[in-house]
Parts: sequence; C-alpha cells; structure tokens
Amino acid sequence: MTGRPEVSIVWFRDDLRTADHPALRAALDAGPTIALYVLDEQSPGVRPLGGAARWWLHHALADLRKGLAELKVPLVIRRGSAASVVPDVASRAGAGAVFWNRRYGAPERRADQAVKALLAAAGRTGKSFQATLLHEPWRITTQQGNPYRVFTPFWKTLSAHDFRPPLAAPGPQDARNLAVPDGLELEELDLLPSHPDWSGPLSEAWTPGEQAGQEILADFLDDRLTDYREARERPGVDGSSRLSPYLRWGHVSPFQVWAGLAPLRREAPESSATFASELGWREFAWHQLYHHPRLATVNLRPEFDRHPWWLPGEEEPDGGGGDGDMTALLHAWQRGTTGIPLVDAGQRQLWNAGWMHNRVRMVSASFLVKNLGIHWRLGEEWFWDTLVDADPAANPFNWQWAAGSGADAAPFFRIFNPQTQAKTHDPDGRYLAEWIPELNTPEYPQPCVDLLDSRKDALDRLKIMSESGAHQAQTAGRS
DNA sequence: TGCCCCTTACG
DNA sequence: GTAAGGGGC
Repeated sequence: MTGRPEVSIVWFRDDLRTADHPALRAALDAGPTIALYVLDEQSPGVRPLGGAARWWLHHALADLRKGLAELKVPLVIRRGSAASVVPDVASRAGAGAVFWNRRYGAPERRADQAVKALLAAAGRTGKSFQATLLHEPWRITTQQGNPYRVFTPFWKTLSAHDFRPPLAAPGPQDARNLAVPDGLELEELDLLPSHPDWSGPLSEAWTPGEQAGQEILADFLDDRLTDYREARERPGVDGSSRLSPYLRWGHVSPFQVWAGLAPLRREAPESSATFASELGWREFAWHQLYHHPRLATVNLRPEFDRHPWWLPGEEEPDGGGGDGDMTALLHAWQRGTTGIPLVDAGQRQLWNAGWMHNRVRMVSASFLVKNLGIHWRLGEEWFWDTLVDADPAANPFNWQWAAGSGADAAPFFRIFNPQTQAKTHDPDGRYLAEWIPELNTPEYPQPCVDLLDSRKDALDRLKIMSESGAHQAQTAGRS
C-alpha cells in the first residue's frame, strides 16, 4: 500500500461540462481524478458525427480542457473504440475506478457494457450516473407497462415529477504527484474542416462550450422567456432559446434548465410551460430512441414501408424525367434554391449557421417529404451533417414526426404551405430578406414544383398507402 | 406545431 | 365582398 488514494477516471462523452456532472463529482469525491475523452469511430454501430458536429466538438473539447484545468483536472484525449481505449487508459493511470454519465443509444450502451465488463475483469470499477436525461427511459411506462407512444400523456406523467436540483461545479483538486497517461493533441483528432474551411459563419454564429451555454441560458431566462410563446414562432426575431446545441453537447444539463425555469413559472406560466415542453420533446425523442434503436432508419409505423418515397438509385415513380430530376430537386432543397422562399431561407440558414429556426425546420421537412416526395431519411442525413445541434434521438424523431411515420407524428394530411407559413410567421419578410438577398430579382429561381399540385400528389400517395394497407389487413384477416 | 373549402352572416 | 367558424382531408 502506498497510502495514497487510487486515481479515478471520469470519462466524458455527450456531457462536456463541469457543473451538474455527477460522474465528475463522484470521481473527485473518490480522490485524484483524470478526465478522458475518446473519439470513438470504431465501436460497431456508432454513428459517425456530421461535419458541423465535428466542428462544434473541436471547440467544445478545447473549452472543456480549459474548464477542467481550473479544477486542476487534466484531460486525456484518445481515439479508438471505447472497449479498447478506456480499459487501457485506466490501466496506464493505475485507476481504481472509471465514472461516466449514461448514454441511451443501443451501440453506445453496448460499448459501455463492454467497458464495464473489461474493467471488472481487471479488478476495476465502472460506475454510471444519470445526467443527460431528466428521466431514465426504462423507468416510465403507461399503466399497461408499455413505453409511451403519445407525447401528451408522456409529458403529463413525467412533468408531474420533481427532478433533482443541479449539482454545483466542484472546486479544484490537489493535483500534485498526479501521473497522467499520454494522449493526443486536440488537433490530431482532425475535427475541423479544411480545404475548404467552411467554418467562418459557424464561428460568427456560435461559441461552443459550457460558459457560453450557461450565459445563453441565463440571458434567455432573464430577458426572453416572458415572450417565448409568441416570439419563438417568428424566425425573423431572436425569440427561440438557441440552447439546442448546448443541450446536445451537454454544456447545459436539462436539470439546470428545469431548475432555472422554476422561479419564472408564476410570472410567465404559459411561456414557461411551452419552453418546459420543449425539454419534454427532447426527453420523448430519447425515450423513443431507447425503445426503437433503429429510429434513424426504420419507419415506426410499418405502413410507411409501402410509401413510394424517392431514394437515390430509384426511378421516379410517375415515369417523368427520371432519377436525374429527383437528384436535382434534392440538391436544390439542400442548397436552398427551390424557388420556395421560406424553404430556401431555412436551408441557407442551415448551410451557413449550422442551425435552423424550429418553425422553419417543420416547414422545410414537410416540403421535402410531402411536396417533393423524397424519403425522410435523406433529409435526416442532411440535417445530421449540417446541424451543430444534430442529436442522435431528436433528429430522426423529428423527421419521422414530419414524415408522419413516427409515433404521435403529424397526421398525414398536415402539409405545411410555405407561402402561408411565411405570411403568418414572417409577416414583415425579415427572415426571407436576411437569407435571400436576391429575392424579388430575376436572379431568384422559379418554384421547382407547384405547391398546390404537389400537395395534392402527396395526399394521393398517402391515401393509396393507407388504402392498400387496409386491403392487406383484410386479406391477412381472411387467410 | 395545418390547409382548404364550404356555409353563414353581415353590409 | 369578406370574415368567421366548422368539418374533411
């Protein structure tokens, strides 16, 4: 025995903060602590990060290293599969325990279980904590014992709970004699875009990291929450919280948001409830992903397997101009040159700022899957690559919601009219003017589809899908 | 977290 | 002519 307490490791993942971090707290309580981040692109089934997310992660890790340095906690950065890297770092550090906050995707849970087993085999402890969700998805069911499929009763049940108060940031540790295993330089992760470096507008729009996230949360609660319910519907106005990437990367925890909201519920009950329910949708999306691990690829409503959505490599269903036309439509949607102003403004905001106003996300998604008849997975993949808040649960969940194929999704007949939506939610045209300088000039393209005709086609496709389903069910019943 | 069209009432 | 409200998609 050396008489000195054993080293602990805190393994950071989607929780890049120092406050309200139960795993960090547990490690520091146990003794000398080393922090670890593993860029894991090797574990089977783990989804590779999109381009905008990689940019965010780079700056988030730089910020985390700074925040941890104030606590005298060194950050080791490694690359590789969690099951090989984490036990290796634990061994090199001579650590007695590794602490982490739980993840909820299936490949991530498998990786974490493997790590725990390997640690145990080497005589070390692996211990996990709840930090990223207000509720554990396996703890909440309907009275029949099934996972919730409808948001309203889910949130009613969940929000009746009182959630734990957030943990304060810990104080600095005594880091004398701490032997730190070798790691990589942050730059060696190669997360930043080069040739070309397209990150300029991202840097202007966002400051990744815990401190920036906490400031935005505080400003939002102080200044903007009161009008949130109305202002959030106006993409030309700074009315949304802009917290989504900070929640995605764990710079802000949902417990911090929940606690920050509490004192404002009396003076702004409606805006508080609306904003709280957005946290609820986040919880619901993770709940769905936990129960349906293939949420990003498989229709939750199986009848949508018969929907004739277009995917690359397929002929155009109506025998029109063929695959090339649909590829061109997809490209126009991606780059914001459809000739539908609100859709184009949204897609250009996404391409430049790595983020899109939520109202516009719904309109643009509806346009892709309904008016253009393109498979929601292509939209989901584009958002995954371009959003700084691209979330493994919320992104596929929201696309399935827009497509109608999800649990508690928008009914099939709900097809947004981008023109009507622009008139209602951007009445002064500020949002359109901000992102489409050439609007109302000959430079701006003509609409790539007729809104009314394509709406009618979408309803026809959905009706045929439902009717052929009813027929199949009848046939199956008879046999 | 919808859109459209019809009816009705009113001037 | 048009605004408001209801029902179907």
